[in-house]
Amino acid sequence: MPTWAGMTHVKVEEEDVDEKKVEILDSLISMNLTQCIDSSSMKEEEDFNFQFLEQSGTKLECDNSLEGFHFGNGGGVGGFNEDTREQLDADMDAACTTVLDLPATSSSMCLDFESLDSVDGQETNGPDESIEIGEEEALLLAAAATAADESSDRESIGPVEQTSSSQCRNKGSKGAASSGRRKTKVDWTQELHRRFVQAVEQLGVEKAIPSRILELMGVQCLTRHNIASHLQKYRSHRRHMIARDVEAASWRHRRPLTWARSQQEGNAWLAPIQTSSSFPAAHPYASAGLPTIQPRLPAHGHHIGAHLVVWGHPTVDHSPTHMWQQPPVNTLPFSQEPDSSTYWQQTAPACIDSWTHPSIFPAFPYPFFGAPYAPSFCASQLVAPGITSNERSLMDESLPVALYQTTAIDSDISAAAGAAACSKPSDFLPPQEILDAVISEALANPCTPLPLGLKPPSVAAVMAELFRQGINIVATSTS
DNA sequence: AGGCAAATAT
DNA sequence: CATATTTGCC
Repeated sequence: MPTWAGMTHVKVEEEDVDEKKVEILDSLISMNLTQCIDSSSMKEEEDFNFQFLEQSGTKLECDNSLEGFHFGNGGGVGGFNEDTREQLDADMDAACTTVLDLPATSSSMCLDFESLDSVDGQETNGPDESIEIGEEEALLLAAAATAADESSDRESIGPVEQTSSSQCRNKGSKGAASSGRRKTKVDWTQELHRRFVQAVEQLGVEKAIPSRILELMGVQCLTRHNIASHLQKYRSHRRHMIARDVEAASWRHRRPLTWARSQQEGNAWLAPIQTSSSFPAAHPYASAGLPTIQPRLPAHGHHIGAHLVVWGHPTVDHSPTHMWQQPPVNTLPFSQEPDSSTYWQQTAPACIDSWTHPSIFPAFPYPFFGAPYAPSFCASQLVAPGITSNERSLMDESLPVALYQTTAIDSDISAAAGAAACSKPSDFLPPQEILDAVISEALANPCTPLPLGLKPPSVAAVMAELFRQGINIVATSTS
């Protein structure tokens, strides 16, 4: 049995640092790495320095001395079993609270895959790799250690104390000194999320259920609940995005002239991505926030908007941006690197924030951009630099239309209407899946108010139109 | 179990 | 205050 007595030796001078230690230790436990860690060699590292690279590129230094810390000496073949680990967690919690007076975080039980990313570039994923986890996680350790060595060598130009105290903040659960024993939040790192998405896609978005996902992910530190929760959010987000896609596509369809022009003239701000493969992979996000129907369909045939890449499409998204975030458009003249502080930068305000340049667009004149899911195409258009006045008038002319569709996006009526409103119905018929998604999305948020006093068309009118086009709305009355 | 929504933490 | 994650309920 591993002993946690060593924990009592952890100094508490810098809480942040110590919290990080606890976190690291916890990670190690959760990694079932008993066979990978030589406890004796570990002990020799009296002043082990963990440094983690944060997404921002800043580094987390944990001036560390994990004295007398033992990793399970033969805790069993292949690591701890579930029970043992829980016991360990409990012990650890106890140690933290009673001795160290640290929050009883059995914190971040998840691997910090982010640090792993730097080493394990090409990563082999698959359903059958549950065995590899051990190695992979061993790599994490190595990565942590290596990063520590390297960056302490090359980056410690400035005073070290500076960094260690000021930057060593984690999502520290400070005051919450383990009262209710509420589970510590899972940190859905890029890598974790990537695996999640991969698993989901493997199963098929519709069929993906937590237990299976968990299985495929092969990450032991997660529970079904964790997955379920994340899945819930994933689905919700996906619906939003699909709704946006439909929305934008329908709008695009209304103003083909504008689109055509802008594309001809190479205006990245307006450049649409066509539904099929017509858009060069060179700028997969060149829609400048203009969402699109997935140009290349995944093998599983899910018609997901390309922006769902944001959600970490495993085969595409290698960007450092956070997973929920709209990736930066490299073709944009003024695009800013979005700060990776939050997952959800998808909605309009943030979209504007990260896609436009403050000096050019000091105050955006249209308040409706605060509306949920207000499509960024409006922003792109209205503020697009280098756009001709001719074009602008065209756009202005189209604004009311866009406006309506924009603000009403949350209602099933408007979403469906958006799809139905295409001038040439035969040109744009979203796949049933998308329609379904849009509808269910809308049903989920039926009462979003419409800014600017705009009203949606009557249900009857929309239904009539849909019916005329042969689109059957399956009545999924939830009441 | 799975899905959803309320509760809660950050 | 908004978002992310956990918890609890059906």
